[in-house]
Amino acid sequence: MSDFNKRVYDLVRQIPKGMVCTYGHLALLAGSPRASRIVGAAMYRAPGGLPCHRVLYKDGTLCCDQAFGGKEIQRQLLEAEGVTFLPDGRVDLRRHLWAGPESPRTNG
DNA sequence: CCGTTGACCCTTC
DNA sequence: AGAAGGGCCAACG
Repeated sequence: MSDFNKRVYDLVRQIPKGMVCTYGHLALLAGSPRASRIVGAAMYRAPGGLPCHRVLYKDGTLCCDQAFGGKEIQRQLLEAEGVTFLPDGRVDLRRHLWAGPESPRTNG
């Protein structure tokens, strides 16, 4: 397990319930804003317990069909957490896009 | 070390 | 609006 991969998992695990994130953003937070693919690969290799279902495309679209056994599955998982979907079948990143760990150093 | 692959993303027609 | 191709970066053999 490489540091980059570890960072990705660590970030995904920090995603609060009811929120979602994108591959590109995770890659950015992990250190490589262009290694979005690496993040995806990491998700595929993600161990059990990792909320990889909270990771989506930049548009908010869900991942391939093979993931989670079907896009419907991932969608249900998100809905179960309180995530809302648009009439286009996309997630409302405007309300659920996780910006990151947000350094709580602002003294409150 | 080199070549191949990939749960991404952007650009082009 | 839909489909096709390339670039980028890291992991694996």
